[in-house]
Amino acid sequence: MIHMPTKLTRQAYQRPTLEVARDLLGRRLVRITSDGMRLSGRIIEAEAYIGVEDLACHAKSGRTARNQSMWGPPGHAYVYFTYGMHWMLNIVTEQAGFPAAVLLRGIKPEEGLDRMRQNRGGRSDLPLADGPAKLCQAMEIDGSLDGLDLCAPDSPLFIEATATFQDKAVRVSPRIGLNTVPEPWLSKPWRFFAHST
DNA sequence: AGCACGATTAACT
DNA sequence: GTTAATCGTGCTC
Repeated sequence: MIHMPTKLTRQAYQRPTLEVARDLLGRRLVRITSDGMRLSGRIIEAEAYIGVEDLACHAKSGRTARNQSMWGPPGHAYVYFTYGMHWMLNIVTEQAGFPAAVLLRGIKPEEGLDRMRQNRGGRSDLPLADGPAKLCQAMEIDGSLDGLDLCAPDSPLFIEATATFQDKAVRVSPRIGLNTVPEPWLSKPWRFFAHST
């Protein structure tokens, strides 16, 4: 029997969003494609979006058809479409009824590199999954996965409990790409990432 | 009904 | 550093 890390359980997601975001660094995101191929990579960048008061969070406008997954139980996917062309993957956190999630912004690919390369246009000169939309394109994640329960036994998307990164390997910064979001939300240090060197 | 803009990316000067 | 691509969403009229 080959040793495999266990899946993160719902309790891992049902916690304060900042804790979850930090805790996801180093974990392995796994995607089983519709034709049964296993793609995976270690999470190296994540951001927290927390509640209706956070004016960077989609929940700021209340519960809508688009953001309803964020209001549901933790451990589910919130996948949305933006800029007319890109999908973004979030993991829902906290208790059901409280809208919050962690945006996955980057992974270090481990399994299925050839397939991911193919998904990214077959080019060797473009990075594979170092941005939220690139990650989704590489791992074949789109709106059909919105609302998916990552904790379900047969889920085609889940996170394995590989070791988290040590504190000395983790950096924090304001969130990326918020543009017109006002303070104090614009500067909240809610982005966590593994630093190089 | 119209409009401004987006939790981005790749290409270009 | 700047900008086009491309369209769903939420807000205003």
